[in-house]
Amino acid sequence: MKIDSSYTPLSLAILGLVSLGPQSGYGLRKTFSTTPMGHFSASPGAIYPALRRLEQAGLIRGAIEKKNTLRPRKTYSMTEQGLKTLKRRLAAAITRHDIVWRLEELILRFAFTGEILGRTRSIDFLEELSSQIAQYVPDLREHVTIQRELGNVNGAYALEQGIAKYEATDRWARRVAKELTEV
Amino acid sequence: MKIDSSYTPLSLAILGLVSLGPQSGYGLRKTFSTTPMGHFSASPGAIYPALRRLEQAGLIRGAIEKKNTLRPRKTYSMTEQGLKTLKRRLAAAITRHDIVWRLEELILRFAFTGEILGRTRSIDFLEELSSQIAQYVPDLREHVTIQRELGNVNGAYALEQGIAKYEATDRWARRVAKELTEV
DNA sequence: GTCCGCATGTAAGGCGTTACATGATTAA
DNA sequence: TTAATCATGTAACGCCTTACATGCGGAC
Repeated sequence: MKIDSSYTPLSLAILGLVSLGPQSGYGLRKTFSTTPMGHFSASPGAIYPALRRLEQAGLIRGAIEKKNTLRPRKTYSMTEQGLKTLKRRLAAAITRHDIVWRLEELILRFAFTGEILGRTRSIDFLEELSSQIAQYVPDLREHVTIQRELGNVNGAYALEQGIAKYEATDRWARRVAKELTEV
Repeated sequence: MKIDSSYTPLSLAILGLVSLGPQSGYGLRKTFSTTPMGHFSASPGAIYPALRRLEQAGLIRGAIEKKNTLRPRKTYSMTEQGLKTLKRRLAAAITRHDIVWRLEELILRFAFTGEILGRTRSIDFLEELSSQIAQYVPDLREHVTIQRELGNVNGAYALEQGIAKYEATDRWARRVAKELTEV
């Protein structure tokens, strides 16, 4: 039972953007190239194939506007299955694997969770994130100790940058959760 | 004049590790899989091809230990050209592109700079990093404002996570630079 | 004498990158 | 009418991922 043929951050970003309203390939490229979301790639060689894959998987549907011209404009919109898939992906539990390897994708998930799943779910997401980070940081500290004992000064410092990053993300998550709760 | 055939973070990590002393492919895999450096991949399907590329580029040299067995052990060590290339890569100026797209590689560069280029250069590196981050953060704040005005609440918050990450890295860089200076 | 860890790889396949190709539209 | 911008793609290539294959060496 294979559901998601392509499960990359880029495909998540595209699904999220299309879910906010119909988008053309060029429109998506513009969004990616003019906002920090371009972090998940802005090149046509990535976006157009991704659109085709998502369409073949039945998650989005492309409608051709001007049939008579040689270069027809294509506008993609969400299918029911696509919305279901997006919701499932946004609501998935946060694993340690996500924390270690896919932090930026988690932030991307949060960015779309507000519109798609609502404020309450956004708050839950942030609390789960904070909790998972709290469980991971001690392990990083372990590695700092190990590297310091090995005399790897810069290596230990480099690991501390990672810790600083996670702690900052933790503080951010708590603050935002609080703000979203109070509003 | 093509010098670096492969310029990936993984190849930098391998060059750095080999520069600290001869390494076997398996030894590298162990290092990658047991330390957070594994962030730059720990799979054999990435490491062995990378070793072959680095050897073909003349940056490392593999010496076979036991010729008589069918599975000979191979130990890689640095060539002069490899050390030169590594030094050049570590000493390269930090660009905005690096800050935006390759922050983790910058941290990796710092981790090896201590052993390869020394403490003074490590401090310079951190100050350059701090300065470049300071120049980038205001641009991110711009995007936060834009997204907030568009009513994209979670999107604006998500961007703030990025800001928090960079600011934490900036504080880390200043602190470490200070500590390295005082010692 | 069998199982597990050491040790070195290969194969198939996927996604992304850079560079290139093509046509329509608008402003000077 | 020419240049820039809108708009949609393709081609070649490279690196990484997952899964698989193979053999040695010591412990039980």
